Amino acid sequence: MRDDHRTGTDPDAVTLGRIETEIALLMRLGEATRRATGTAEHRVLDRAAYVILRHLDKAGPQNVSALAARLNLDGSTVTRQVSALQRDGLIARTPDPADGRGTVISPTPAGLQRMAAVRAARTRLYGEILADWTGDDRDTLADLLHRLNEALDARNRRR
Amino acid sequence: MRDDHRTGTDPDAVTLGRIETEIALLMRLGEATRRATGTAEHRVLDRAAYVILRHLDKAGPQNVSALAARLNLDGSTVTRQVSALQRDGLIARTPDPADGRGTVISPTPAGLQRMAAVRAARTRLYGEILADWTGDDRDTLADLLHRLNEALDARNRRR
DNA sequence: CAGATTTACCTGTAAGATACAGCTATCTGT
DNA sequence: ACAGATAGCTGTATCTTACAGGTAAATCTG
Repeated sequence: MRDDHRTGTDPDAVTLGRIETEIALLMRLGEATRRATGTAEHRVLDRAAYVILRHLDKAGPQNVSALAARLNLDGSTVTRQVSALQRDGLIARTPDPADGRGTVISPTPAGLQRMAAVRAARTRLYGEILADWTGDDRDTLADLLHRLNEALDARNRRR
Repeated sequence: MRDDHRTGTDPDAVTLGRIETEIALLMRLGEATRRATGTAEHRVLDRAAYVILRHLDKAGPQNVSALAARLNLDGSTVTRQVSALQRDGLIARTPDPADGRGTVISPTPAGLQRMAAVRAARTRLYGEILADWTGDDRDTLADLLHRLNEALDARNRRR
C-alpha cells in the first residue's frame, strides 16, 4: 500500500508522506462529498456560508475583520459572503456601537437553523460512513484531527 | 471544549459532531496552508494539477474519463486542467491505440519532477507542524486518515 | 450490416470562491 | 490636530468547477 518509494527510507519521512497523501485525498473527497450532499436537494448553504455561520454560532457576533482573520480569508471575501448571507436573511449587520467603521455580524434565527440542519445532515452522513468503526477509533480520529488542526492553525497564525 | 450543545446528548452523536467540525476546519486550514505554501514563491502547481499528476504517477497513464471518474470531477473540468498541464509541458497526450475517441494522458518527466517537489515541500511542512508529536501519534493519524478516506471513497462510489 | 445508442472528448457559458489593489470613513497615538 | 493605522467596500482578475450542447468514434440490436 505504500507509495512513498521516492520519499526516501527514513520511516519518519514515510509516515509524513502518508499523512500528506491522506490529507490531500481527504480535501478532494471532502469537497466531492460536500458537493454531493449540499447542492443536490437542499441547495442550502455554500461552503463559506456554512463556515461563517458555524463560527458566529461558536464565537458570537463579531465584525468582518475578526471573521476574516479567524477564517484565514481576505476581508473582501468575507464582505461579499456576508452580503450574500444578509441578502438571504441568514445574518444581520448592525453598526458597531464601539467603532464607527465596523459592523457587527450576527446570525439570525433562520441562519442558525439552516446551519444546524446542514450540520445535522453532515453528522448523519459521517455516522453512515463510519458505521462500522469502533467508538474508540472515532474518538481517536476526532482527537487527532483536533490536534492536527490546532497545529496547522498555530503555524498559519505564526506566519 | 465541546460545542455540541445542540446535537443532543448521545455520546456517539457528540463524537460524530466533533469529527464533522474537525473535518470542516481541516478543509479550510488545508486550503489556507496550500495557498500559503504553493502560491507564494514557487507558483508551481495549482490544486487540480497536483492531484492529477499524483494520480497519474500512482495509477499510470490513462484517459480523461478515467481520471474524471477517479477524481470525482466532471469530464470538462479534467479536459481543461489537462490542457493547462499540457501547455505547461507537465503531461503529454497521445491518441489511445485501442480507442479512436480517447487520448491517453501521461505525466512528463518535468511534470513528475514538479509534482515531487511540491510533495516534498508539503511533507517537510507537515514535519514542521507535527514536530512535537510522537511517532506513534503520527502513525495513528496516517492510519485513521487512510481508513476515513477509504470509507468516504466507498460511499462516494456507491452513489 | 444499417441505424440507434452510448461513450469520449471538447467548447461555450456560467457560477462560486478568493485575492489584491485602491477607495472612503473612522479611529488612535503623539 | 494631524499622520498613520484600521474597517469595510468595490473593481478586477484568477482558479475551479459544472452543465449543456456538439462531434466523432465505438458498440449494440434487429
